[in-house]
This record gives sequence, structure tokens and C-alpha cells, in this order.
Amino acid sequence: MMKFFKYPFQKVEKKWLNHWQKSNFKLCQTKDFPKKPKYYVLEMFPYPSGEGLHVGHVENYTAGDIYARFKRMKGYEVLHPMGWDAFGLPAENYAIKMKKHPSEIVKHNIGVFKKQLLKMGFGYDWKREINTTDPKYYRWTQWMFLKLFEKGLAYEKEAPINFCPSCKTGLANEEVTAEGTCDRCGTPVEKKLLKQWWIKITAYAERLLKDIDLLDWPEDVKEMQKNWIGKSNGHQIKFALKDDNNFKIGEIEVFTTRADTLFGATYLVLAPEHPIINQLKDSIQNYYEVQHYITDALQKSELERTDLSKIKTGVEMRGIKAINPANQEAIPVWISDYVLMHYGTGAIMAVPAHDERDFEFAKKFKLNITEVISLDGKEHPLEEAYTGDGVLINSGPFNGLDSKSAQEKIALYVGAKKVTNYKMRDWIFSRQRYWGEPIPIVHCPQCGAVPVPEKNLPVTLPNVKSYEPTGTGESPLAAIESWVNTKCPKCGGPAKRETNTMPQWAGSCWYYLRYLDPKNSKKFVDPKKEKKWLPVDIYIGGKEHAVLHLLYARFWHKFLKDIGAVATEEPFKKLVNQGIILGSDGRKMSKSFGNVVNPDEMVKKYGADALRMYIMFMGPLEDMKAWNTDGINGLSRFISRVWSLYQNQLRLKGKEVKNVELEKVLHRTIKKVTDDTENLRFNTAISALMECLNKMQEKEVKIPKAYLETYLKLLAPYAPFITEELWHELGHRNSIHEEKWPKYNKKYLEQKTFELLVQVNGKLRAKIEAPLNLSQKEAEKLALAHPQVQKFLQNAKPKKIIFVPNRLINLVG
RNA sequence: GCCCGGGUGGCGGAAUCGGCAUACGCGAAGGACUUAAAAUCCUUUGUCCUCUUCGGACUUGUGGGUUCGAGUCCCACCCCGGGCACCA
Repeated sequence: MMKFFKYPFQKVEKKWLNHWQKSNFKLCQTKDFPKKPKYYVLEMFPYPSGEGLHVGHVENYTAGDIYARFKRMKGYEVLHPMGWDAFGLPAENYAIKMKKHPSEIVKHNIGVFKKQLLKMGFGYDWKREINTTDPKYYRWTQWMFLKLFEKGLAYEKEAPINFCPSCKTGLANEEVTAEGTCDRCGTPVEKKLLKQWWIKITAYAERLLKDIDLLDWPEDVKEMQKNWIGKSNGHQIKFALKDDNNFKIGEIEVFTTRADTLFGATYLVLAPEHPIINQLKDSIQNYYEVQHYITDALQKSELERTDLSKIKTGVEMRGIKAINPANQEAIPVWISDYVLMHYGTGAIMAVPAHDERDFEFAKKFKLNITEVISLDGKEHPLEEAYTGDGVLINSGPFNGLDSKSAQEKIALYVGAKKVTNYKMRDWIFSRQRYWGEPIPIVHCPQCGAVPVPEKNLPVTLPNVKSYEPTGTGESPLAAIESWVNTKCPKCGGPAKRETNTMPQWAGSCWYYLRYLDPKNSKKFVDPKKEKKWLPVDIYIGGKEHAVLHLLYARFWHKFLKDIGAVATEEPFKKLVNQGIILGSDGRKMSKSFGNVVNPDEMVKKYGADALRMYIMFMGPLEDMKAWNTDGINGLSRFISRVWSLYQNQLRLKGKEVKNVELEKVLHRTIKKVTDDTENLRFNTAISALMECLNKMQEKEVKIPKAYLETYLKLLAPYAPFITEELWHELGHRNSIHEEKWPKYNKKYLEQKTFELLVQVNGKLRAKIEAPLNLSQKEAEKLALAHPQVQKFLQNAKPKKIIFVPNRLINLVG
């Protein structure tokens, strides 16, 4: 009789964690230059918040841990590191509240996180642990900034920041609500113009776009990056401006992707910020009205301006006309906030017949609408803009041409310039905050912005008590005079340090490189190590980083390549996004819904192995899935059943019984678990492990020890604790996690017979056990002899027979 | 509005090449063990007809199509999730 043994998971997990920790996870320590093939498994490193680890982390890191353990057993030298992305707002805000230094809070939170990760059984090479807030780390972030500065890719420019007049502080975008108010006090957020540091990521737009094709990434993430970069090819066309007396008073250049519609351009529209407006002010008859509109528009937040549901507004600059270069027609010039200054030239030619926005605008202000593209070459009354292709009409010498080929011809006709534009904008790199990497620049009244010499890096954050907001919109660092005032590295005169700090993205742009060489004080990474280990073979993390982090990191990496610091073009070869885990009510986990699952409690109640396996069993890694409190019971039960089986087997006396049937099942399981794990289909790998266990406990006989060992190895990446314990109970002294991954033997997968499926008119009517490689003739004979088949054929002869060897026969009557 | 995903039992999901739909797990029902409960073990479990089996009909969001055969391919539509959104 099979006896039930209760699995003492708490005892076992504690025992092995202690054991592994004693050697600082020697098993997971990676050689810099191994003989074995390398494999770099990376998970997006966490921000160590005060909340501790959440289930999303557990999902992300379990997937990575299973994969790293699997690859290691498959014979790779696996690099699987962990670190902390610890600069950023929450730590700073919490520090202000608790009157503690952010670094203390970070240190504490890291302690909590690390303990939780260890309890989950994750195996990292802790010798390579990094922390972005460590001066020894951010020294290199600053060094890279200086390189960007040196190459002209970091520059200063005035830009509006979000500013809360009540809190008297600059706000990060994430602190501004969707309604455009301050997250903390509800006051409407204002804009304040301040000098900001920018990174010229747009210089890399084309390469960032082109190289997306090199990546083994989810299609939607690639698509998102493409859209974000937003390349469009078009033309810049010049329109002469004339006043009421027909004097030429200037010129406006517009950007269009539809030069073929030029004859339909019945007015121009300028962005309210367009500098030419001021130059034209003497000729504008309604200048007061125009000025009023502009002031209004500039006060609006980006959110208000880009609200699509809003009815379009605008004002005409009376007294000024533009000349359409295609037909020399004088057309009105308007100003409207739906035209954006930062894209193209900040001015558009409006073709209301063939652009939805222009159509809407023209209807509202009763402007001319001229149809120039027609599907049938005829003119029609237009109910809405037609944005497709067609044949040109009302276009003088170009009538009858198809719109595609007309584009270049009309462009040539009016002397337009071919231009490529990108939606992507440069990256604002300054934050008015204390808890970030200081930007290593000194502002000298004589020499301007001077880089801090490399030998003086890092520029460390001053360790003072007051890092609360200054009230001016500047960084808290501005108030720390002893730190701010310094000497100019160039002329030696009195100068001030840059007081803005870097955004949280900075440290995460290159952390995957530092893991390769975390202690190097001469270089951020030894180029030989970079060459050996990059690119990252698999990068696992949340989709929320689909654009920003992943685009910044790709840019940063390409820049490092250009200065010869790395040899690879792209940092992350394969990307995988784990899906969000929702609460059991199907809503996003949140304190206010009370549906948050605490991993610590789950580990306490069910053990880490059960939690790991449940989270992987819930569904495909990339899918969104809802937590089910009962679900984890099933995996807890599975773990117990494994335990019981092995305890029974260890106690069973007598001879091992060779079991051909079980052997077949085992080898099928090896194949299935190997393939599924390789392809990150952990949920189906686990069900295969369950099926195999069901088979093993079906009969109460002594199973050969070799089978029991093989099964444990298959389970080891998933449940590292119980497998280690049982491996030792089977008499081994080494760790199961350094064992070789089992191979299946094809001979056990081969079948001598198969189940012939017999269909009549496509419907399954019988299943017949038949020898493999049965011929069609024999199959027919077998099928026709079956009473069920005769019944449905009604003794008629089949008109047609479909035969799929070793699978089915379909008799069509 | 545009661009991606997706829709399969009471629930999470499986079906990897167009060939047994519903694997595996949860839940539920019945039983064994127990004074009892928990735990554990066994049986049943898509819907309907026949309710005794044998068996049959139907079933992968909806409607059409291609095919000997469709969850899988094609067309149209409905619904859900995500991303982008005045980028000319």
C-alpha cells in the first residue's frame, strides 16, 4: 500500500538555502573565459522599492532561473546575475518623509529584496551583484555622459519642465496626473522654462530603426519601437508670402508626405510657436487677435493640445497670403495649435480634400476644398477627406497621372527638397532631483559648460541632510553651497557645479555590461570579456519597458560601439516579455482593491518550489493571467506526491522491475520537457512532468533508480529544493543542479503499432490498432471490415479514399 | 480612428505541420479511511438525446467560404486586452 508522506518543505528549503549560501552559490558562479559555450540569461533588474518583491518579479525571475539552470545542465557556461536599479523618486520621497538618507533606505530595501530572492531559490552569481547608486558604478555612468558630451551628443537647451506652484517643485512626468494636476496636492501643473541637458538620440534614429530587423524580439515590441521612431519620407516645399500690396515679404517652408496633392493646398497652417509670425507682425492686420490666440495656445499643456476629441481652433493672419507654387494661387495663412512646432518645419500645407484634420478645419472655417485625387478621375462632392491613392484631377499639367508617380514629378516641378522626418525627439536628460547621478559638468562664467576631468570622477552626491525641494524648480543640490561652488577645471576660476541629476534610465542603459566585470576600476568592462559574453542571449522582463528602457539601452550600446568601447551592435539578442499577473478578481493587483498576492506568504504556506511551479503553470509565460488561490494547491499537491513517491520507493524492498511501458513514458517526457523548456513553454513542460508522475505511481513496484534520477533532473530547474533533497536521499553527494541534462533515446519513442483512425465522410467512426507503415490497401481492408464503417457506408462503395500513412483513412461515400 | 494580440468546458489552459477538440491542473459530485474534520486515496465530470449499456447528435465568439477533413486557412462581423494617437 502506497503510504502518504508529508513533505516538510520548510525544513528542506531552509537546509538547502543554507547550504548553497555557505558557498555563496558557487554553482552559479561564472568563469570569465570558459571553455564551454557561453549563455547569458538576464532578467530586468528590480527597483528595490519598500513594498518588497511582488508576484510579477517572481514570475520574471522564476522564468529566468529555470532557463539558466536548464542551460547550465545542458552544458553551457551560464551567466545569470542580479543587481539593483536603485536611483529614483520613490526612495527620495520616502527619505524626505522619514527624514532618512535615501542611501539608507535603499540599503535596507536591497536587504529585504535579496532575502526574498534567496528564499525563492533563485541562483545568481552574487559575486557580480551591482548597484546603480554605488559611486563605483555611477562613476562609469558619468564617464559615459562625458563621452556623449565630448562627441556633441549631450547638449544644453531651454525646455519647459512640469512645475507645481503649490509644492514649489519640479515634477517628473509620472508625478503629473492624466488631468494635468500635481499627483500630491491636486494643483494644476505649470510649465517652467529651465535649461536642460538633452541627449541627441535622434542622431541614431535611422540605425535604431534599421537594426530592429536584427532582433529576435516579440513582434509587437519591435512594432512599438518602429512607431516610436516614426520615420516618414516626404518633401519640403517653399511657399512665397505676399502682403496686401502683393509685395513679397518672406517665405514659408512646409513638410508634406503627399506632394502629389499640392494643387489641392488651399491654405497654410503654422504652429503658434512659429518664429516667422513675429517677423511678419507689421503686415498682419489683426495682430492683436493673432497674439491673443498664440498666448492662449502656449499656456495649454501638451495634454490639452493633443486632445483629439477637442474641436479645432485657429486664427487667420489677415493681410498675408501664401502663393501655391504649383498654380500660383494666393491662399490664406492660418495659425492653429494642431500643428506642432517640433515636427517637420512647424508649418503645413493644408489639403482639406485629402487630409482628415485639414478637412475638419476647412469645414469649420469655411475654407476652400479642392479635390485633386480621384479614384475614377471625376470630381465628387466630398463628405469626408479621401486619403487614399488615385488619379490626379484639377492639377494642371499633371491631370491623369496616378498619385504615387505624381509625387516625385510635382516635387521636381516646384523645386521641393526630399526630406526624411522622425517622430522621435531628443531625450531630456536632466531631472531636478537629488537622488540620481550628478551630471559631471561645471558651469564657469568664463569657459561655459566644462566637463569634469575623468580623473576626478565620480562626482559623488553630497552626503547632507537637506535634499528637500528648493522651491525654485531647481534640483535640491542647488541649495548645497559647499557642493555647488567649485573651481573651473579649465581656468581655475570660481564656478558652479551642474545641479541637475540624470534620469533613472541612465544606470539601466549599460548595467548588463557591468555584470561582466563588476570590480574593474580601470574600465567599465574589459573589452575581451564584452567580446566573449555579449550579446545577452535572452532578456526577460515586463512590456512596460518596450520602448523607453529598451530604446535608450540600444542607443547607448550603439554609441559605446562607435567610440570603440564594445564590439557588438545590439545588446539584447532575444527578448521575452512575461505577462502581467492579475488579482483573483481579474483586476490589476493593487492595495486599493485588496487583491495583492504577497509572495512571502505563499512561500511560507506552500514553499518556494510550489510557488515557482504554480506561477509557471498558470499559463503561457507571455500571457496575462489571473491569480487563482485554489490553483496553487494543485502544485503543492504535485510536489507532495513527488515526495511521497520517492519516500515509498526508498523504502520498497525487493528487486527493481524493468518496465518497458514506463521507460517509454519517461523518454517521451524527456523529449517533451526538453523541447518545452528550451522554448520557454513552462506550463506544458510541467503538465508533462505531472503525466509522467501519474504513470510512475500507477503501479506499486520498485522503479529502477536510474528512472527516478532522470525524473528528478527534469524537475530540477523548476523545483530546485525538493530535487536537491531527493537527489541526496538517493545517495548522491554532489548537487543535482550540476548534473547533465538527460537525453532521450529515440528507440523508446518508436512505436510498433499505431491507432488507425477511420473516418467515413470526414467523421470519426472507428479506431483500429494496426502495425506501423501499414499500406493503403491493407488499411482499406481493415477499415471496410469494421462493422461501424459498414453501418455508415450503408454497404455502398466509397467514391474516394484519403489515406494519411500512420494516421488515418477517410472513406468518402 | 490606426496598429498589434486574443476569444476553446463551471475556471486556468492543451491541441508545435489542416488529421482523435477539451491533455494537465483547479473546482464540483459520489465513495474509501476517520468518532468527526482536515489531509490522503479511488470513481465520475463539455452539452443534449437514449438516461441501461451499446450508441447517436451537437460543440472552439457570430455568419459565410475553401477542403475528403477546419480550433487551426480565407472573407465579413461582434466582443475583450494592449499600444499609438492632430507627427502633415
